[in-house]
Amino acid sequence: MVTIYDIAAKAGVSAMTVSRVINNTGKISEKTRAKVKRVMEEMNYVPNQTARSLVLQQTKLLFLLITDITNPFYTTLARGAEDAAKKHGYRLLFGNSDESLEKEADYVTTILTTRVDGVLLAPAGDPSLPHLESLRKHNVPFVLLDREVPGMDCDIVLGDSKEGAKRLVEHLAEKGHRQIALVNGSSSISSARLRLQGYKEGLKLNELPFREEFVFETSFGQLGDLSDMTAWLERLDPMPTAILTGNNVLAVEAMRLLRAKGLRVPEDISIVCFDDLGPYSDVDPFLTVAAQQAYQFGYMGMGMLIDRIGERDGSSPWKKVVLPAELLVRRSVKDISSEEG
Amino acid sequence: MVTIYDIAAKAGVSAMTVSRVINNTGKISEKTRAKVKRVMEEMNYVPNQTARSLVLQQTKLLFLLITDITNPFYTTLARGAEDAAKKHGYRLLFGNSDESLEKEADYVTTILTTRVDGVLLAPAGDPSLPHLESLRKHNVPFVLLDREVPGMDCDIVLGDSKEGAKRLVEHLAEKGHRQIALVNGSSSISSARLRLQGYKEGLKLNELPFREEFVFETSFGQLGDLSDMTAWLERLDPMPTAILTGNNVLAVEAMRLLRAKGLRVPEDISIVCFDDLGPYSDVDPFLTVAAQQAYQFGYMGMGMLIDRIGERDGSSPWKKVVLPAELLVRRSVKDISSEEG
DNA sequence: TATTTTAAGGTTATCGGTAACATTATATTA
DNA sequence: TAATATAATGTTACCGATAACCTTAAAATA
Repeated sequence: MVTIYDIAAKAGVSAMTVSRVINNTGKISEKTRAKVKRVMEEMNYVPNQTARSLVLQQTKLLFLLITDITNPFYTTLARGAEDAAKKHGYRLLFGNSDESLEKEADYVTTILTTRVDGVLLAPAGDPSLPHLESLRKHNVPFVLLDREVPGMDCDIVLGDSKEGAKRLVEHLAEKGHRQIALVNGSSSISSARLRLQGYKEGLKLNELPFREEFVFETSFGQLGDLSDMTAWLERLDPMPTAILTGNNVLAVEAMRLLRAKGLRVPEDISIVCFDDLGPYSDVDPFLTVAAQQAYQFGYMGMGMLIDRIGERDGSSPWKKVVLPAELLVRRSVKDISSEEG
Repeated sequence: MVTIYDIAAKAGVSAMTVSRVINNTGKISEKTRAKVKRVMEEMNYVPNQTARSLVLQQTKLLFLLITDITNPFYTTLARGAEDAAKKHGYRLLFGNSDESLEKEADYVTTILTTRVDGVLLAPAGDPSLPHLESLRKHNVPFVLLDREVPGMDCDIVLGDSKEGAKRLVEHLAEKGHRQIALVNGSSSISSARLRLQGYKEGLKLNELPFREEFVFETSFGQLGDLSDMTAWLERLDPMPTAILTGNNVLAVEAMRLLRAKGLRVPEDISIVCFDDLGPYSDVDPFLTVAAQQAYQFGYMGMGMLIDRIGERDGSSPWKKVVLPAELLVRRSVKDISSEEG
């Protein structure tokens, strides 16, 4: 592969002169500059960022780590992050942790070794703490997305999970539902905990009892095997008339399960969830959801990250942004208020 | 930042010994190994992959460049690529070119300077040729996805676009549709050209005339502004009874447009498209599609890439895989065969 | 016992750049 | 004219790791 030394030799100058031409630093005569540039073109020279990073200890690369690349919430978020990064002249790399701590750890290693200038990430959960501490220890600026990690003070963009879940429950209650189940993500994830809390508050507000067995906890990611959830649902007595799921992926999984059991939505059972389905809700607006401003998560988070990177030394106080969720009423809830008492 | 020299000094050995412990090479006494490991733990040592890459001339990083990160076809593909990469001990970085040549060029630069070991990419279109030539020139192995680029011989994974489009048209014809419009991606993209061809063949097979004005060409990506497409649709006389779109995104855009015009699907107009909507089709199976094996695109493509990287020198012939598309009949097509002749 | 192996570890050069500090001419100023 | 500034370029050291070669002491063999 062509190096500055090859260029230097062919152009009859020193490597340092080539470096100066590349970086537009120092004083170079127009003649020399032209010659060096010509030789670089001729030889198809591409700077070796690896070598450069090693000596400069920085890149102009930013990293976005999300937990589910097939989830429209995160891909829309990614678009926002990308747009903001581009606006500030940064390049963006993506990683997908798949809600897995191990994969997250791998990416943290990649992040540290790739020497990116900053990281925007949705942590897998509370146990991500050591990963964040590692970033902090190595002076890699980062901004958290969607999930708080107890024990870590940092910049963060959150959705209003509690309020959103509460509103969904209230909506169901208004439609006459009194047996409302919750399918939620892992309680090691702050947003899942808040959604559970919002669910409880929503019940209380409508004088509905909270029942432990009506809550099913699983992963926010793709499930594959639905047998646990099926078993849970079959255990319930009475059957819920409505299910609230902690995110869009779980709504999809729940629908799949219900279909497999021959239950129709919303005729036999209603369903609502957190997070919209992205542009695909437009195809057939079916699912009633608490939609989050996914694009804004990415756009604002990236802005905060770049601000933080720009800071010379004095660290301004940590910023925390909470974005509200919007209730979008569609067709997945049946009004049963007239059916009984 | 802690380096092997810091570790070496504290452990009272040479840097080389530390390196040997890290990489499990050479002969090291158990005692020394234990001591070095302990010091590494104590000092929170993280190997500097940048330095390592520089000397080893390889990064163990692969790159996946897709054209639309919000498109479930590509995100599902990404999952497949990720799984295959992981299986072979590679790390994967993602980029999103957004169907834009400029962004693609940026990523090619990033790819070259980051010295990744190989690239899996869906090119933005025929004009991507120089980008591919650049990769080829710098000996970066790559595998193309979904789209051929005339003038470039290389490994590639394709869908059977022509056959898929033909089948969709035939399906519409079977349901009595005789006025079938096509909303397609740019003709500078090979898959769009093949889908147009399949559309024509489907028409011919059913003795339907091909009419230039029934084809609307736009971008495969998110449109935002629908005015051009609206104007096109309003010009048509007679109105089509069905629309075939070249991909899922365009189907969503078309649905959005139709809804804005107060047209119901499928009551007033039918719609079918290439590519499924990912897991979200399960929520409410609505759109009839020619589904591609998105996961396989990524998984097989990545396998081919890693094989190619593994090749010492002798280059085996270029491989071309064509994956069939499957017709999934759902509810977005109305049967109008009884309505007239 | 003398010689050869081997285990365990150290030294040096290098990957491709760039910062910091020379080194030249030539131009400017005293 | 001598002294000083400046433009243009070169030299050297280093970023953090590893390959290739070298050294030493203990173990195995002749």
